[in-house]
Amino acid sequence: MPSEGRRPTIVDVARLAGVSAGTVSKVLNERGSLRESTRRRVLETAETLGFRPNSLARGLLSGRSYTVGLLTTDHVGRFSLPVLLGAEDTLGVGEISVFLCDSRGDAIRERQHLRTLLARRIDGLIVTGRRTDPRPPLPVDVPVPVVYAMAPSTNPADMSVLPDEAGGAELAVRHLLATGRTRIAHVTGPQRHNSARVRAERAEAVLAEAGRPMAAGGPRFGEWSERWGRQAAQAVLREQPDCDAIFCGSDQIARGVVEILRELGRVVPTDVAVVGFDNWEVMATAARPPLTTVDMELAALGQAAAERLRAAIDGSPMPGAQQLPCTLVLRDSTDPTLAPVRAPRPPKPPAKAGRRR
Amino acid sequence: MPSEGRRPTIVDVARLAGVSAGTVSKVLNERGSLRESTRRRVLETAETLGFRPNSLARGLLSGRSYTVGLLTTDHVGRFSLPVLLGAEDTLGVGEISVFLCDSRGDAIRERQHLRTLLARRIDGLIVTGRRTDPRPPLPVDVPVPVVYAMAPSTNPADMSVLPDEAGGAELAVRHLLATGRTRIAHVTGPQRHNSARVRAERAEAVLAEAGRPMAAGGPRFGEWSERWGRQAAQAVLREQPDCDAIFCGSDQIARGVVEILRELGRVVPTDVAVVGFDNWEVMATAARPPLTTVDMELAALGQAAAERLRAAIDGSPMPGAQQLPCTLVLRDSTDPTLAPVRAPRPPKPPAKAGRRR
DNA sequence: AGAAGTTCGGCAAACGTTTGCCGTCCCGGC
DNA sequence: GCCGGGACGGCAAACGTTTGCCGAACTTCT
Repeated sequence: MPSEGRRPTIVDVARLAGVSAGTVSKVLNERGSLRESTRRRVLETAETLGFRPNSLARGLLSGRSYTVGLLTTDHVGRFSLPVLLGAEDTLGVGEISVFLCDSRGDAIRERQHLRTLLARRIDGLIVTGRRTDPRPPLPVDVPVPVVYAMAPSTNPADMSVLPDEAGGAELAVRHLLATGRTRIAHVTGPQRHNSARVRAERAEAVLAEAGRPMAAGGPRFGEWSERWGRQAAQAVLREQPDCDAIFCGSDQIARGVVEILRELGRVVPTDVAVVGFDNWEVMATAARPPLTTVDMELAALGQAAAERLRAAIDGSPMPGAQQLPCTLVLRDSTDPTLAPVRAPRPPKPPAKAGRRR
Repeated sequence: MPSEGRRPTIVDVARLAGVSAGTVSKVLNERGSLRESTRRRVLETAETLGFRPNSLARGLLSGRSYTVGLLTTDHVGRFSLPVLLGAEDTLGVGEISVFLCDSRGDAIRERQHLRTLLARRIDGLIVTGRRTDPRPPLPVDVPVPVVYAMAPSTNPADMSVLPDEAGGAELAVRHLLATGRTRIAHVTGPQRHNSARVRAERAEAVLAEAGRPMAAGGPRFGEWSERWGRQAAQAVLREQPDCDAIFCGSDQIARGVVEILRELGRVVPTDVAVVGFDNWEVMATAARPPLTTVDMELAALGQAAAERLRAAIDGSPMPGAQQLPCTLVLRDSTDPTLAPVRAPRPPKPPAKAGRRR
């Protein structure tokens, strides 16, 4: 409900305070030298009028809008959301507002969004996707700094920020080795996904370095689903019954895996340790037992992207890609001291996994 | 990489095309009457220069910025996100850009965001939360239309859009009754949550109307977790072993419930049918069996909010609260024809796969 | 009392558009 | 040949700020 017909302008404040518009501006921006009494009078007047300087006018003059675009090319989801929020959070404290644009993977829509963002004179742009596969740079020549978060640009000169997934995989495998596991299998997502490949490669490399070939004949690629986790767990145990650890490419897969292990009477982690990936809280903590898992620190990723963008806007760009470390979150699925002290249940696998489609 | 030092302005276009700035503006906005040759020349010039009219200047003059704020008071999460995206989607097609502001439940931050949004001369505001508990209206007098989505304002005169959760519960219970269930229990979240109360009340009411008291002695309030689902399922079956359906307040709870049912050898849905709430795809489809569940149609909610906001901006506000219908998504957990044909244990049938589209 | 310096605050241009008004030119009709 | 009218397009104000410059008034010193 608009208090009156029109929002007060700086001129309204000036008139009421008996000064000129320029003076009001100086008071509000703490420029020039003003008498203390004038300053107070103007401030009070502005307050009573509820005056808010018009950012549009300000931006028009300064050439900066103090806004940035957050363009998600794929679809805002579980992975891109924390990145967005981290960025929003970091930028917000600097008085920078954020335009949210979801192109839903549609190139037309992406261009359209880009056009309007540029018309709005954004100071910078963060581009994010839900996967870490490199993406082609934006099709138009963007006259403001751009940071690619999560999904790096294929152009190495562009600024990109992404999680060090390989490092995450290494953390996981080293943890398993350190806790005495020797026959470690790996179940993960589709091989066409960069994430699946990168993590699997590093996992194998670390194992090789430790003189332990990957169990069950190498990585098993499939999908990022619980169903695949269940299916693969059975296959792994069939192929290598003495397998004592399974590193999973996602928490969903890990959940399927522990479910099957449980049904087969293998105690996690005593018999088999399991590590997930993503630290998707709701999944990882609801699993039985809760999952040790790799956290990609996506909020930190968003913050880093925002900070780099701000640096670039302020004139000191740091071109190139930057990888941020993952962390390992320890939970019961790898910690024998936390394991439920429980005998492998009496022979009653309640149900053999019905194969569902 | 800025092509040159400065972005082209309408004056640059005018000079190059040999006309005045006003003329260029008329061409671009299809005002006045211009010779066809002039029109083409101007358009070409604008194109080659890559001219984009400055929205800030335009907004300054017109008094409208063609932007709205999306203020999430609580924290952007699973529930508010689809609402945000639905709104963004709907507004985007109307050339309206969206400022994303997450106040993380901090009132200070909320006020701060509000101040900057108003300074940016947003045309309207959508306020959302992650729960459906009514919230106090915004603390400041906002001079633009406001729509509360998901979490309605306690002021009934404000515009609010929210899901008809009671209707959703009714859908679920009627479905169970229609498929022949008679001893229906209800397991849900904390009683202090509006959602839990509303759904439980309607569920009981519908059952009462059908002459079937709620099984297991009435609704069981707990938390929105799988753990609570597991715990409650055991309690329900202990109290009422012949219970033949459990309506759950969330998909997470439902997952815990089906997990326990499975372990206890009860076949879902043959012995016990289960209905969830939220249609959280990844949860509902990964459960064994996949869950029939209530969908709150959150994206539609966001769209509705956006449409109401737009109507209000255009001068025809529709005050008051509006409830949007939920839908029921059918999956195996209630549909006997889709159930794996498998008896509790004594006889062992062919493990035939239930088929889903 | 006058000079010099300081403090305070007004003036006006500038940012990039849009738009109403007006002038000019051309065409056709008488 | 003159007049009326329509087509075309320029001019300038306006939107709400910010800021450099300048003038007025006051203070202080000699």
